[in-house]
Amino acid sequence: MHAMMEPSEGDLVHHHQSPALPDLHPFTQPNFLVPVAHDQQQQQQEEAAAASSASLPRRPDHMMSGGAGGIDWASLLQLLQTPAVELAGFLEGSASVATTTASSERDGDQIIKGKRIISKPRFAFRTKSESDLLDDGYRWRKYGQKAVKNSAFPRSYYRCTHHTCDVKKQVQRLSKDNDSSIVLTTYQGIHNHPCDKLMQALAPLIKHLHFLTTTF
DNA sequence: CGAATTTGACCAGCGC
DNA sequence: GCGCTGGTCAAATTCG
Repeated sequence: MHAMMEPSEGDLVHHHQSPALPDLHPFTQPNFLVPVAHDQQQQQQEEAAAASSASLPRRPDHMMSGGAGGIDWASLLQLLQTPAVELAGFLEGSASVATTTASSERDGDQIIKGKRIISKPRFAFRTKSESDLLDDGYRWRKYGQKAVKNSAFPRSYYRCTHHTCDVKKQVQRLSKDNDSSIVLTTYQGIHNHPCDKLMQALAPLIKHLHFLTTTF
């Protein structure tokens, strides 16, 4: 458990980072996340996904701009099939003015329930942002704050407010030695419910899609 | 007044 | 065993 929480800068930037995503250029590039698996099966899936990075939910600019390009149905369908954990990153990118560097951490929490060891997927990413709290579409309740060794800024602990969801996240601003404009966010677990804001935003599109599929 | 946040206390794991 | 550190709890406080 403790081994996980000293996220060295090197680890954060080079694992699974897309070559298309430059490191922390402010306010320019779309964001995406790389979910991290912790058992072997998941790990294989992760590596397979990494091999075909096109499966990650990049944000199609023409979808967000609402311009004359119309709707890219293929992208929309792909988006709708994306797991919630990736959608969170997708929405985070669209909802906040910030630049994110995705990363992964291998050693997630191991929770022992009975005799079975359950690993919670965990992934971290860094965001260049004025605000500590990014709007990722989910609702969070703060349950703790802690001063961290070797850091001028405290670490905040949040839990998803959804009653059936046990996802947590930690938010910490990097100390001045590095770059205090960078926020390190660590997600732990996967949401077992749809993202409120995303579903709200997609509702008209889904309606339209349903109309098209039922009438043609 | 209920929900959310703050903050000190408490606990567990780790290294010495 | 003891101290340090990170993570969580829960009472008090603040906010909408």
